[in-house]
Amino acid sequence: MSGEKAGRGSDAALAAELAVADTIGRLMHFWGFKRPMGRLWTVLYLSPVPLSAGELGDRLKMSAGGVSMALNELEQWGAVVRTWQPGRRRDYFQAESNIWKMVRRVLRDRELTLVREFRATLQNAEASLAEVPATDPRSGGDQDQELSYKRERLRRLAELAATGESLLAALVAGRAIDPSTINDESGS
Amino acid sequence: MSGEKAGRGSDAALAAELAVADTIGRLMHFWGFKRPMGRLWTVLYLSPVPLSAGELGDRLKMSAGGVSMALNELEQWGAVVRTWQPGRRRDYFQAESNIWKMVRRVLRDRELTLVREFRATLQNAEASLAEVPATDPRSGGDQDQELSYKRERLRRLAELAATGESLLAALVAGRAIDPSTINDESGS
DNA sequence: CTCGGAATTCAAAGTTCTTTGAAAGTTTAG
DNA sequence: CTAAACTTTCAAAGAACTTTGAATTCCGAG
Repeated sequence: MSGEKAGRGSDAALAAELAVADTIGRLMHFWGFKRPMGRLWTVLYLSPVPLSAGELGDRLKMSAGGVSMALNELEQWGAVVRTWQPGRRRDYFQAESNIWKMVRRVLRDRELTLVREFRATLQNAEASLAEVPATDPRSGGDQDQELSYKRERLRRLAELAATGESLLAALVAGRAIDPSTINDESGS
Repeated sequence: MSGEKAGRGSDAALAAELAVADTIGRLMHFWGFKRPMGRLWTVLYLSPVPLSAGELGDRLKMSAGGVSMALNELEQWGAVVRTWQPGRRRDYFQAESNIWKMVRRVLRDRELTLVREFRATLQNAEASLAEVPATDPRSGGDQDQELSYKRERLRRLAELAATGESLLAALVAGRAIDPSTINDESGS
């Protein structure tokens, strides 16, 4: 039952490790990454020595292809480092262990981008609404009222997005953030 | 092309509105909700008057069933309010417009729960590892070293999770948070 | 070079998540 | 009560996403 290739540790310990890997996998997945990335990172994080793709695939019951793809993506995010022992033929991997550093990177390279794209969409929309002529024939001015309402709402969304971007930027820069500066609400 | 049931606004304005709805739909989806929820909420948020399920389905090209399910979920999160005008038979919906309030609610009811579950998993794992006997026959003490390494790492994850929970709780309570209090890293 | 182990790629299979639409359930005006 | 007007439910179809594994490429030792 033990004595397998890289099958160290007691069964209970092994199972516990996998449970943690799965939980972190779910967490990562929830955060927009692929589940296997979280599982791989966890096994590496818990291992005192670098592991090869083969060992990782064995422990996590993943195909070689899956391991390769996930490790590459982890590497791109700086969550894993590829090393290799001269002489040995295969690559070895280690987990980046500064988690906050990784989080910041994701906030910077992914979330911040998302918010910026959102702001761009809002600006387009504001521009479109600004171009709408004004007062239609004798429809009662309802149109105008509706339009200005929408403009106001878009402005508000834009404000909020701008605030969100600053908050994110602050986090990325390691500065403190104060949610009480969020100026929301208006008059539903 | 205009003059349809509830088809107000210029084409360009209409298109802009849908674009915003789609973008917010994507954002919401990225944040773990269903895309249609974001789309519906947006249309409601931009509408000066409450809308019925039918009108929403028309504007967003969604089936009645889809509209109903998504609206119910939005209602459960407090993102939308159901009203109804006496006399009129159908339900009308309005968007909650205090966005930060909604965000806080999600942080409280969903993310905080996730973090707590994560902490529980970690505690289980720590317990499992604690029960592992110690020093196997003459395997050189490598086992022990590996075990204590894993224990240390789990402890670190647990610390981080605890920090995360406090930060989330602070946000929920509207207090400021300072990421520099995150004590991460160790010695890869 | 050449060989062989290892990594990568990617189409296809598999799985999960979404959306639909028809049937069943509710509600209220009459 | 009844019927019309909605809403909800849910099985099934469809779409999106994941995972596999075989073929290919890469790389280093000899």
